[in-house]
Amino acid sequence: MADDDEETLPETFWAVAHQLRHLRKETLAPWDIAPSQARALGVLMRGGPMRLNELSEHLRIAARSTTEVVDALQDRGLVERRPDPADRRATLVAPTGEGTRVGEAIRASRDAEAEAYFNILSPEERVSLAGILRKLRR
Amino acid sequence: MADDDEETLPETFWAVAHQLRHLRKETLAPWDIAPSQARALGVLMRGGPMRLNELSEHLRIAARSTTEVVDALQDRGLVERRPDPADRRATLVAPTGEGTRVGEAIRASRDAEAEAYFNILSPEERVSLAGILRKLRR
DNA sequence: GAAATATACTGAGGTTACCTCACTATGAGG
DNA sequence: CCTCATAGTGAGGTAACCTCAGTATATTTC
Repeated sequence: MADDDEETLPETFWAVAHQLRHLRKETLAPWDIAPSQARALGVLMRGGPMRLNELSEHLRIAARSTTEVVDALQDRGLVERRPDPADRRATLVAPTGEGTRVGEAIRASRDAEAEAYFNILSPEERVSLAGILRKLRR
Repeated sequence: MADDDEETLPETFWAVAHQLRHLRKETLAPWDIAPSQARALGVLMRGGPMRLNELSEHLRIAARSTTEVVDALQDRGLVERRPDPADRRATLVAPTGEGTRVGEAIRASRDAEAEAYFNILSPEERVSLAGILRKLRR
């Protein structure tokens, strides 16, 4: 594999993303929860109960896709749907007690995961990386 | 709710990766070629003709998945399979003339894409990012 | 205050990029 | 030869997305 040094920036980026994806999948194994679901749960824990559409925006995916993620989380008893008193078209999605507990456990484990993965970087590099990514992200 | 600034490093990373994925998809639109196929073609252009298994390793995916990608590229006439003279079990995969032309056009366009996307960073930041990513990638 | 228009969610159905498992053909070592 | 490993592929599956059309409700406009 003597081709690794000719990689473009996006390619290297992609390779790292790929690794990170695998890692996350492993990290989530104990809870038998898909990455997309864990991500949604995380957003709900930070943002509190919100409408499905709002959740979609945070996740940056189509509303229809959010429906599916929420379905799965609901089947597992981690979130619940309830009517939005302010708009009868809308559905509020909120973590259940169990959801909150699982969400917190996942967050802890995810922090450990990040620690493990990024700790081959020096503290300065980490700060630098975080800053650069945030800039790219806009 | 102040949500975006509480992101963990992997989360920000993921957000950027997501953007990059969309961007790449758009960049590839003129050739009507899937990202996975473009990626494989890129490897073949850098590494020259190689066995399917070898290609799998470069792409870091299962051999069976590589079969599919190669099938698709072959259907489009961008690569060809030929027997490996050294081992009759093996198949060599090589870009066709057309494949080479398309591959080069894609590379050019991809470079432009990267330029556009990463040029909100200062040159130092870019160098720094590249270095950090390469370190993470191992 | 009815009609037109917009918005919130979901059913149906599709795509991409992966995966595992089992099979065939071939190669390599004893 | 016989066994065991390796190269590729058929069959079938999954996760995480998508669009398009439809229903229910809200909002605007005349």
